[in-house]
Amino acid sequence: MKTSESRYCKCIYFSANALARKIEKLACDCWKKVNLSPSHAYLLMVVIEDPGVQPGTLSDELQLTPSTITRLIEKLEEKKLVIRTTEGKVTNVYPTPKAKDLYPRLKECSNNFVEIYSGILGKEESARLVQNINKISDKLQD
Amino acid sequence: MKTSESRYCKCIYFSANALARKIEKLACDCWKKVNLSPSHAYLLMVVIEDPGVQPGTLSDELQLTPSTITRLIEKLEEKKLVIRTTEGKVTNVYPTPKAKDLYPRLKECSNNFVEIYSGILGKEESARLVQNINKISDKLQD
DNA sequence: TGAATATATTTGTATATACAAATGCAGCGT
DNA sequence: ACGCTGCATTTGTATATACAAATATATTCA
Repeated sequence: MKTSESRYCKCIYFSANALARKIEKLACDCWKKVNLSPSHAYLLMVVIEDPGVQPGTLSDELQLTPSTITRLIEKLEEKKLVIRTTEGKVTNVYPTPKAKDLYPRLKECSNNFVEIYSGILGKEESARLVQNINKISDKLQD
Repeated sequence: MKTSESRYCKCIYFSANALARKIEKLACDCWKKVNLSPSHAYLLMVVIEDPGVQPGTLSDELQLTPSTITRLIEKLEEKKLVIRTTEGKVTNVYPTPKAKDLYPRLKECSNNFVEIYSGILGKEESARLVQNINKISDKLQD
């Protein structure tokens, strides 16, 4: 059944979740090449671009709670892709050389993902939708 | 930080997830009155409206995997809101009297939720967004 | 008829995420 | 200097969801 055929298709709860799940699936396929989930991959890209970035900033930037950020970092640490140094109350997260080497491939996955979905949805249409989604998201700021 | 200020705000993966999480939160607050999560509540409403509905249909209608549907039903069964009968390979799910009594309040929560978000987003704007989201969702049909 | 295949559902297990409480440190006011 | 308050992070725990395998039934066709 198509999303738009469900009896709840007019409810944003239903629609937003259905879309997120489908996008998640698509994204997972794209990032399988580097053996990372999309959220790990995005976090890692920020860490590579801003070495020493703090969990709080990551939480802000990725719109995930601090505890989720901790969990994501833990896993990347296990994979030897980042290291954490804690001094006083602040923690800094740095990419390892292994992560830096991976960067081009991460970018490739990310570009690939954009190509795939804008291929399916149309470049303009998807850009417009994303803008609208963000506008709404901003209004729902807690 | 606003969603639209994140470095990834142009990526639909990021945007769709951020929106879904915010909407989820809003919805949870609305359904707290009946002590159900939104997905349990929506499933229950379908069961009340279509007594005897099968898990496969629920999966279709709610765009959730069969295993997720099983898990949702289990919880509603624990709460004595539905009962399951299995004959051969098909299972039928029925609402209990307790669930039927609850129906008006479920509807109330659901209306309340719509009011809240269309109050925040504007009635027309939110309706349009939902339509667009569904259109995209349909195109991403597996 | 009986084996192969297909369908509906459940179960085992894994993942992402969040909330609330705990921890550990920093800075402030007296 | 000391205790209070607040901030950044982590930890314990819970929830929603999914995938893959298992189960149990149904259908088909040789």
